[in-house]
Amino acid sequence: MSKFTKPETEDELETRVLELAGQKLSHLAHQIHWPIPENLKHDKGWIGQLLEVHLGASAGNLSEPDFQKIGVELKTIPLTAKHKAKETTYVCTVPLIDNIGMTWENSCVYSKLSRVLWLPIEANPEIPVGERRVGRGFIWSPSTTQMDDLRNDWEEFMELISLGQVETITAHLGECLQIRPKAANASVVTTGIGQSGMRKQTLPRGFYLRTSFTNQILQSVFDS
DNA sequence: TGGTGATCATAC
DNA sequence: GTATGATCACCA
Repeated sequence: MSKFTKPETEDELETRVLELAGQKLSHLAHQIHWPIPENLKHDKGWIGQLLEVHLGASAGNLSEPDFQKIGVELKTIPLTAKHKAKETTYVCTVPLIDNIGMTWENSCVYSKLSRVLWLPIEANPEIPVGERRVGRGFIWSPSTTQMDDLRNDWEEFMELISLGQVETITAHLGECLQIRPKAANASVVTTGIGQSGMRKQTLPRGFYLRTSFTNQILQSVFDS
């Protein structure tokens, strides 16, 4: 099996992930002749895309799992100096219309999170991007409790959205999930449901996982 | 200083 | 605009 090709099994994927553990991003970038940005201000997806190439994830912007054949989604987790999740994790865009009859089991949040390869990466801003190291990744599925928590948040959000309350939702809502803007800038609009029940142009939003939730996942794997 | 709201690059 | 990949930047 050559590097950069699609893994055929979860075991093969895990083997490759372990080989990446401890490696510097500069090493991985040089192998595929990628320049290393000074900072990620203008290259926010750089690390994620670098790891996608190295693990043989499907390229492009297809709305399918990164590893289609084995149904696994790749998510990098930026870590602080204390090895805690530094940022929330984007899951998917929030459906603002045509969500009558939509259920948790057929939602995009459920399908994206059903099987995830978490890959922790050093993200302390004091460390130059190229010097940052890859952590030990692992494949995960939500526990029964985590699945219940996610579903509760999702159902609460979807009710508000279908009732035309999208614009009252802030990132403070939700125990493990939250809704925040997801757009190029604040002038981008998409169609949603207004307070009167009619269609209304509004800011596109996305579902994100709170850092407390991803930290809980990390702890269950690495701690005590 | 951490979380929320805003933003960046790129393909189509 | 939507989808992929996320981190930035500011304010409480």
